Amino acid sequence: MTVRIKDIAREANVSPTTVSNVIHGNTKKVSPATLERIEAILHKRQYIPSMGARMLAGNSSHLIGVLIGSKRRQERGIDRDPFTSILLETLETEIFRQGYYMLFHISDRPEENWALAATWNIEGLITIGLSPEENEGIREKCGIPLVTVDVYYDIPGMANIGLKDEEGGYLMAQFLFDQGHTDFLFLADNDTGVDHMRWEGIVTFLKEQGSSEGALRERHLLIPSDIDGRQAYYQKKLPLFLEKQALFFASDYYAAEAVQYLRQNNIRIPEQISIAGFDDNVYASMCSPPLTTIRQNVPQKAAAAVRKLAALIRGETGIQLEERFPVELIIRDSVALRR
Amino acid sequence: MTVRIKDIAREANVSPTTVSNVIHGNTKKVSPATLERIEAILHKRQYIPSMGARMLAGNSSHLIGVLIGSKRRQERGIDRDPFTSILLETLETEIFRQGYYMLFHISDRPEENWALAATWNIEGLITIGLSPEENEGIREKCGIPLVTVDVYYDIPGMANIGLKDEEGGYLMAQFLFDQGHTDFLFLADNDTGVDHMRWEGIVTFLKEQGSSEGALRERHLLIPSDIDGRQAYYQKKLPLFLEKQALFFASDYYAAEAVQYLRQNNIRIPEQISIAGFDDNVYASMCSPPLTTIRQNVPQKAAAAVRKLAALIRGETGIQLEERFPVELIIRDSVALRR
DNA sequence: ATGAAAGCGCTAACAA
DNA sequence: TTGTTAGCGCTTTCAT
Repeated sequence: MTVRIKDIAREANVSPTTVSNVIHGNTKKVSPATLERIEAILHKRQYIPSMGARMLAGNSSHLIGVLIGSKRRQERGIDRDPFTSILLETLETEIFRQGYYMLFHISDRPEENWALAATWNIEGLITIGLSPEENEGIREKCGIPLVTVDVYYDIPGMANIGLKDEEGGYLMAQFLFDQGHTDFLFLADNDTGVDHMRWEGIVTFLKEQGSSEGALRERHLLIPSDIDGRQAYYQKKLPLFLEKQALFFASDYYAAEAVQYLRQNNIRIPEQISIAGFDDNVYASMCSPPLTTIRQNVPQKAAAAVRKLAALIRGETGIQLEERFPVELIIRDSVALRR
Repeated sequence: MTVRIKDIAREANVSPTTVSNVIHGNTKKVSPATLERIEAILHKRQYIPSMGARMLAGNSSHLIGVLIGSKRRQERGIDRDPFTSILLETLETEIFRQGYYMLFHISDRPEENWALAATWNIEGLITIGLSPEENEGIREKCGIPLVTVDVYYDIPGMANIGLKDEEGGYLMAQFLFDQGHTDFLFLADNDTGVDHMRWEGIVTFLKEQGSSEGALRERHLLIPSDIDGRQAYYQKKLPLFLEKQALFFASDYYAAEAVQYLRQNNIRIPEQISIAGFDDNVYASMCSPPLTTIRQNVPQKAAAAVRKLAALIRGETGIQLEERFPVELIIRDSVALRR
């Protein structure tokens, strides 16, 4: 078996309590001599705590749960999204740095999520890709700090890390306008959450330009969330695209996919149709031509989510619940100056 | 507080032991009447076990650790690889299905990894992106079942899930040959592990065609593992590339990146240079032109890794330690028939 | 078929 | 400054 506090105590001729105090840095209660002695033995014997016992006794698990919803992502065919990859890695790195461990679960079943939290005595939760309702349900059931990512909602008291999506929409609308694309279309597979806010940014800009409500609505295209549906949709809309000459997609993934489709149909990008994306992920840089897009810093969001959660767990007061990071316009080659 | 076994026992007028037996399906020791009664109460009260107590008492944590190394991936700039994303998601799904929970950690420090395993009483480990030595160290220290992914090594008794990399190399070599590209080059950023085996497959084919050792060596190009280095390298090698007319990259990522680079230099793909990749991930399909590549089924590998680990944990005998899944040649548009 | 009791390793309240 | 003690919730002999 591994070495326990009891073993260390015996070897140091002290009580388990003292050893425990040393381990937890309650150093004011321990004389320098014993402190040093115990630390030496701890190190020599390579003491490793048993989280099982810690959880039982102290009621603190040092576990942070990362919950991600899968349904919508799979539907959209973006389950290979590099977003998740980089997000998870940054989350774990930061969680560990903060002294916690990461329990990871994918599910669309709320019961599963809160059962997990209870089973493991989880101290805080980070959720990605869950709806506001699901988040609210989990928070009520679990009663532990919860930080969401990329959610917009009205529920008071819920912490969220996000992006200035609206500003992103605004920036790109402005840029497209400056390039002469006053007629650009916006394409997204839904009109809620971040995609809605990106659209709102566009609306703000266009209204400043004197656009009417009716004209606005015609610019907003809801594309199917399955790949075959999208192909068919693009086929149907091709004449419209060629007329408007500029498409602003709510994500790089959709933008890159569209570029692919259009090129296969011998449309020249950006000469015939300009394309813009959102995210600035690997799809944007790998695309031919590379995408003009709105950059978001995913690691920054992930690290912020963990830090906010840790602060919440520590019970710090005066924490700003909502945090939205800035975005940046990245100009590459997929948008042409309209002649 | 949440409901405990003791509470259920009291309500059912039985002892905690009996409740525990019911929970674990030790049903032969329980009369049908009490069984039913207890199950009803369990359900009604929404009993959720405390893993802390379980770990302490029963010494079984139901935890599977997923360890990934980060160093090499970051160096190569493939830390946004969709591979990790899809792999992690499939791993978690399968781990949960098998009745385990997933503890996730990223690290290049072996001590950290085995401390994690000991701290959490982890029952089995899946590692990705660690060297054979690191894996061996972890296995020795932890003494628990370990399944690696995509590792080649000589250490007996280590379980691994991989791919028929050699066959992949062979298949693509054969295809390129058939298309008239008898002079194709192979490009990878190392000559160990999977990349080495892919090269070995090429070697096997070329030897069948009567190629000499010397000629073989000249086909194998080691590219820098940082992006700037690669750019400079491609610049330097451009004349060679144009002469050979066909490049087979060890991964879709590098292939797609090269396509990008070459097109920016006004090289037509595949007319002037044919490009082949390996993996068939999103880079291959998003590339313009879409890549001819070797397909691997990542979810299949992930699920197999978990199942093998679960079998090892259960102590099943006669388990095949090494499992390598087949690959498939996917023909798209990035390889032209050589005139 | 059911129960009593010991103990897993640790923490924290309380004593000394 | 240090030690004693009583659990935390569960499993597991061993009785009954």
